[in-house]
Amino acid sequence: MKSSLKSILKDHNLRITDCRLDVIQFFLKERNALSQGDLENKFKQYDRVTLYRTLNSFLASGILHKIPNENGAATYGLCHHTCTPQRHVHDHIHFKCNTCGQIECLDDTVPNVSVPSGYQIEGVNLIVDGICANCN
Amino acid sequence: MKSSLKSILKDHNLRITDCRLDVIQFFLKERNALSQGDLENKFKQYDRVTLYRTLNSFLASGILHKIPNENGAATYGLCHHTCTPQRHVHDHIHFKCNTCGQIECLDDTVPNVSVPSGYQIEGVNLIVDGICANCN
DNA sequence: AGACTCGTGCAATTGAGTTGCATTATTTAT
DNA sequence: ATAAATAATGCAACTCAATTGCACGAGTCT
Repeated sequence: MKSSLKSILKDHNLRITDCRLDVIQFFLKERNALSQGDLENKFKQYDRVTLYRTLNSFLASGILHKIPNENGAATYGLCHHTCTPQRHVHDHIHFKCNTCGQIECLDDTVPNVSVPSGYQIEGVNLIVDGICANCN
Repeated sequence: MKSSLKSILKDHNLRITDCRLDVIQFFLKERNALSQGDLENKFKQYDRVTLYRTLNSFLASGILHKIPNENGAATYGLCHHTCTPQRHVHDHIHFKCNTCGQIECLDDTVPNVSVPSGYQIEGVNLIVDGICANCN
């Protein structure tokens, strides 16, 4: 269990530290997207800045992706597929519940998108809001 | 021209003030989404807080919509269709250019989205990033 | 015109995001 | 196993967007 966490870090050329192991494990355990504030509440033993930099290093190495939102703190979700610093593939749908506020990464993939000629697509983010299965 | 601006405000039960007229006109003139900072730069004569509350009142009355983004200041776009405080219909695509940073509201509509059973959709936001027609 | 309601400006606060630097821990090579 | 190299951590401090309270001024209704 712990060793699989470590291999995630090793595979992404990141040093193995307590903070990083705890954060990855927390993301694996939770189904929902998490904000830096969530991590601060969960892990009082780590400094805000350490968690901030942990999230950033996970973003850069493609372990996490950042989910666009309208207000409040940024939220992060585990990448379902293999992401590299060069290429992020986020073809799953983000669902934001208007009741409980949680943001989930659904397994459903985003449909094909067409943009006018002259526009070149590099990434697509689909955020659906409504009522989640728990609150319904 | 000016009277059509006023009717927009009247239709949404908002009082007619210089600041609101200027802001609406600016949004109508610009094709891109705008941030509060953009308005502050354009309209030095109005206080930051006034512009902040102007944006908020426009949001509440359905004149503008807020565009989810990953970082930086929130951006706002004119609602293409008739939006009310109760129901916002944002079925157009937002395109964020990774070169110039501008966010546009495209006319293209978002494709149908499917979510797992138990989930109820209230709104959909599709943000595509890449290179815009100007930068391509 | 007068009363009422709402918008505005100023001052101040919060909170997320970010950086520099000294210290500590992890890794690599000996 | 240990030392050198390199990276992570904690602390302090800072920036900036977002937000609130309050007094004042402008818009609206009869």
